[in-house]
Amino acid sequence: MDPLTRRQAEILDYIRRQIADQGLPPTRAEIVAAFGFRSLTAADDHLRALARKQAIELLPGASRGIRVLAIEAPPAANEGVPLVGRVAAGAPILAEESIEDWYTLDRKLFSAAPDFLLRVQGLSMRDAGILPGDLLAVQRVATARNGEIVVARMGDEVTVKRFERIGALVRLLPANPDYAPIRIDLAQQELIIEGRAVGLLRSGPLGNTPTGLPFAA
Amino acid sequence: MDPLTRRQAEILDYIRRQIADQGLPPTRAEIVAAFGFRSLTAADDHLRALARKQAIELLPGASRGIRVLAIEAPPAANEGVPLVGRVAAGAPILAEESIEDWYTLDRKLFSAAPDFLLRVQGLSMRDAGILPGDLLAVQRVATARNGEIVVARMGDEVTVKRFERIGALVRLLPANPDYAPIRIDLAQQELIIEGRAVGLLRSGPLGNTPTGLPFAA
DNA sequence: CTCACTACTGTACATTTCTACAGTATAGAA
DNA sequence: TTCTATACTGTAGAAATGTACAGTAGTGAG
Repeated sequence: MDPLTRRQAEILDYIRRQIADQGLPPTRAEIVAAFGFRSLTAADDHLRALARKQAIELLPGASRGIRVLAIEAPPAANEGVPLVGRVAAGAPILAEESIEDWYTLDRKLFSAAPDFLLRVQGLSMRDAGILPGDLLAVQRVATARNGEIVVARMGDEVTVKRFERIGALVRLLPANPDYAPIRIDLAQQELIIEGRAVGLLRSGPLGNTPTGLPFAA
Repeated sequence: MDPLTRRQAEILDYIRRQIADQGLPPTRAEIVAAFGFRSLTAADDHLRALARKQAIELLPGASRGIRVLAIEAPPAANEGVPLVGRVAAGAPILAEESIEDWYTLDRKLFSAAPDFLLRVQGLSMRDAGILPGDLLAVQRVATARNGEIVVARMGDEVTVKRFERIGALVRLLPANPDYAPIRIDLAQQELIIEGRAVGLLRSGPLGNTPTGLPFAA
């Protein structure tokens, strides 16, 4: 989307507010009234500019035929946290296409405000009580401290492990004896810390062990 | 809201779909086209009926001036859920003095709406990924099905276990070999099911094993 | 300088849209 | 039975709305 001018952004914002408040996009006349213009064409010009810049779509002939296309990250006011499902290879972890849903979470729930939720895959953190299908609440941090459970990325793979660093040697420790620790020499390999775990959410009826919960008994 | 006729419900549904799909409420003419009417008044009559029954609001003079009022499942109606800490002996589980806090939870998070949160104590459900300090989201139900994880009460003690019933014999199974199953003969002992687990919340920085998380490694 | 874009005023007109009025037919309640 | 509500057809007019055309001014790029 081309950058909007200040005035165009104001118009777009007004359109958004109208849709949210009134349930209807505005007419040209309503825009004129709201901004104190004295000519319908002023409003129409702005709409055409916004349409040309792909911020809105104009439906020819239809009254109030304005469709807002530009979406900023969190759906308005909704202080939501995105749920990241499968992370696409090569894409940033918060790429729009990997966001499955948005959740509103009570801030009191977590010690630190999470930036996103990640759906856990695999059993490697089983003994830390982190099971497949769980939603891990993750706070974006660039560096981790020893002992923290982190979301790390090596190449295209995103993994959840306990972080341990001694000098330039990082070990990503699973919490399951069936899995082997991952060793990374920072001098040779790149390791991106996507964030650290600050909470966990598990949904659905517990207890039916559909994912094959491990019972030691 | 007065009950809608079948036809009125169809019209209302069409209006909803138009708003969702097109971003705009329909005009009378569009309703006429969608339903194959041959007169504008047919659409207008339906709108007036819907407005009279409080299903929609009509904005006089405004094109597409239809506002849908009837809301079925309140989309993100976050109701508060109490957190139950230590349950007082003899008191009902939701007694005011045992409620530590209230949390607003996104309804989408859980398959069934939880009625309260219970702070987990002890390691007896460790291998089901339920650890001390976790908040168990519980739906109040009087009866449980085999395999479900339930909150049960025997006398003054509240416990979280997997439920299994064969005839009059109930077994409350821990998920930890260090703990023994509890056997109850319903003919002799009373067992109160306080609810079933529908989700889990874990807060605080994970990984520092402050609660002595069990590592099999 | 010219050119393209922004940001407006002002006028005009065709279409879209709402709304009122006059009917027809059916069904259930009082 | 009468009354009221539903569910439509058909017509007409007024108001709301979109859209085209003709301008004025300012700004920044080339």
